[in-house]
Amino acid sequence: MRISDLSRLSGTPVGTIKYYLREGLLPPGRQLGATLSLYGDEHLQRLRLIRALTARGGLSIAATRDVLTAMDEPLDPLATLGVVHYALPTPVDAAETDSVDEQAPRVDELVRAMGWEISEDSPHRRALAASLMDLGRIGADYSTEDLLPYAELAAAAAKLDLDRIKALDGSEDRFKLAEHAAVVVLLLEPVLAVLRRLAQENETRRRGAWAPDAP
Amino acid sequence: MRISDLSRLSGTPVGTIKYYLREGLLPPGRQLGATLSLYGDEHLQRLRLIRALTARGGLSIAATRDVLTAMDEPLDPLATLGVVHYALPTPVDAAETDSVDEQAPRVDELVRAMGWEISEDSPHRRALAASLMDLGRIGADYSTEDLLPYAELAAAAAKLDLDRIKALDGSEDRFKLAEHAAVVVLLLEPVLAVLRRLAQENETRRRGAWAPDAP
DNA sequence: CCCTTCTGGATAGTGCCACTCTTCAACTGG
DNA sequence: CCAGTTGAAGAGTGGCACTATCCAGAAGGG
Repeated sequence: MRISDLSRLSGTPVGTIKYYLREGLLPPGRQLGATLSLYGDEHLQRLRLIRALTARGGLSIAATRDVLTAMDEPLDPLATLGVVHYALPTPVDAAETDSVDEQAPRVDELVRAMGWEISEDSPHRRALAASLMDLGRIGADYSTEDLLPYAELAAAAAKLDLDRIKALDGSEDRFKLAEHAAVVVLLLEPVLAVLRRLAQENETRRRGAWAPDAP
Repeated sequence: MRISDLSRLSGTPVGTIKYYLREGLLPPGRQLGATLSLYGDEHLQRLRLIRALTARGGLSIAATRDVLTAMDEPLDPLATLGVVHYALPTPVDAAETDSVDEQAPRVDELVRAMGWEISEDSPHRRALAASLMDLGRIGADYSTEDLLPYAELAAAAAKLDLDRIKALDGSEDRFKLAEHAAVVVLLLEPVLAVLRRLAQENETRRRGAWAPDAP
């Protein structure tokens, strides 16, 4: 199919597709002449993934490119998961590095209490430290004991995630698998967030207070 | 304290504080003259909350204002939770309203299966429908049975959330409580996301594959 | 008293990002 | 033959979150 078909089928403007091509998010089509390139289903698929990652997942174009590049490495899906993790943006302001580092012992303590094996320089350590610092600053401290039950839930979720990836293993081609691994990390996140909000609404109703209508 | 002290103690540039004042995120100080206003600890506290919500929670200035306004309503903390929920941005492109609505039955099914009481026009319904639509489009369908275990985890998390809010009830003043309610919804979200990623890293290592170093 | 510094208020400008538009020559399909 | 499409490249746009500048009126130290 040509670029106009790609545009029609995906609902993405032609200009935007050209932009993604220029930015290297979308691989070029099979060029048949100076003014004709043909694209396949994989381009359509990739385009939909890009839209989902940016619009729903909230990733920047640069982060999306990193993730897609990681996905295209011919690794097994679990390794792809790792690469995707490291490609994720975890914005920690350089100015507050010091105060973030002060929280490192608390992260260590939690990781140890959970018996987790986490790389010493995992970006998630710093991300967690940054969030804990924020909470402390506004006077909403969470102790390790407070966090442990949440960590248990996270561990259960991670087991579900990996079981899902494993269940798909072998049944499909490598790229679809890598894609699923990335999807499980990135696109399931907003799903879990909204499930938690729904559960909060339900739980609040059940406990007898809620403001049903927004102003 | 004066604006310069506020700036020094919070690490926020004076210009930015003025901007927040203009935008109504921060209430004005006690004005003692044409060129002198004094601010209190509550301003410092509020300022830190604004920074946490925007920098870590990823809220826009407008969304932050909505949340802060909701917090300032003299409601009980659970009701505040509701107002905060409705003030949250759940960006669903107007162009794709139709295809999102197609997912509504699946959301209904999940809500029913969980036995949740959710308002018919809760914004979270649409948010979940949008995410499910995205997943379907890229060929990563999640059935209700796939989602149920995640919903159970979300329910458990919500119970922890509300227990926390309840535990603080009565012990502090109303504004601090409302603040905690909002914090529990918004600032714990990135914490849970990163806990899940840590758990994924651990689980992946445990199962024998990981790419330890990013390129 | 003078002179630097700070204040609130207002307006304009900046940098970044994700597109979006324009232009162009080459080519396609009818 | 010719309206329409294409790739390539560069410029332009709009939104957002600041950031800078300017101003007149204090404030405070020397």
